[in-house]
Amino acid sequence: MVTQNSEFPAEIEIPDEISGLRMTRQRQEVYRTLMQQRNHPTANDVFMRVKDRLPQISLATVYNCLEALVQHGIIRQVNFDRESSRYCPNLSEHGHFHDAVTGVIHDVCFKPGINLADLLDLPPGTIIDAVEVTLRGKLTNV
Amino acid sequence: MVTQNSEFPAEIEIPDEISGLRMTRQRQEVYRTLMQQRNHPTANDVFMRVKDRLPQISLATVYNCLEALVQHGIIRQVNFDRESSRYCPNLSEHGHFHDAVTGVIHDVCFKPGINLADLLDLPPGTIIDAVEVTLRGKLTNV
DNA sequence: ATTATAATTGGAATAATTCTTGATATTGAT
DNA sequence: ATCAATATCAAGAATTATTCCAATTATAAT
Repeated sequence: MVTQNSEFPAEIEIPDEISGLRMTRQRQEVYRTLMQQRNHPTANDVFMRVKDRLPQISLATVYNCLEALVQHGIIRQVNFDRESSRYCPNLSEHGHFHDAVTGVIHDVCFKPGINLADLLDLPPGTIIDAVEVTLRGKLTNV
Repeated sequence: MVTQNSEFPAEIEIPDEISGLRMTRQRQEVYRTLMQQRNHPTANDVFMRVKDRLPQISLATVYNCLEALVQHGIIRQVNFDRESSRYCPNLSEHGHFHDAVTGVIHDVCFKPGINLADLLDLPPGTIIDAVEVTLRGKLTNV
């Protein structure tokens, strides 16, 4: 079943370079996929989808592209337990809620003015570079 | 280099059964190791250590034991990115701070009265079963 | 004691990811 | 434009943590 992704309007324009990373055709397509399909796809999900536009791309290249994008802070890598990594272009500080029933992953924002590090009993001298918040549960239909 | 672990006083007594799980010799030793060595060891770390007391134990058994203990809520499994799982007998609600310089993992508690779920913008009807907080950074010597 | 059930072992299998190597493409200097 | 240097890509092999499997051993229940 090949989805032609008609739910998204036009093409997303992607510049030749983002934060110092040369945006090759492959990287553009990988990035475009993440921007269009906001449901935290795995590397393999991205691979299958990008193949529609670049039939000759390899899974290794998708991994390379994703890594390059992550390294340059253009996308985020998200891990749940030991499952396959997932990728997400939402750079605002947020956590992830994993619905155990549907498997869907929802972005979750902090309420305004909340700074997680302030709420933790950290040893003195701790410098925090990255924070990860993961929730697991279910979504009842209110 | 075989450590005889003299930094811990006497033997820890472990009952025959914990929360309905039969504590076999192997499970006892795996659990004892976690109680004594509080630095979030991997399955392989546990394996190497338990071998001192049960030379015939297999890595598969260590995995089985760890899984059984996790399933019965006796220990917790902790994951950092896609690294090997780590295990920890601290059942109180806490997060983990990963010191990127030393590699050491520190347990981090919430300040009293803090409930993470209250600070997040959750969709209505969300039921949270588990929360995971991971921090990455470094510890400056104040 | 005998049978049924659960746990352990060692090795094979799996799956996600990384590595390697050679081919292609791109950039920068001439 | 040409050439060299560098970066990227592709395909498949390799790696690694973990799980599975089948045979054996231990424990519990009758």
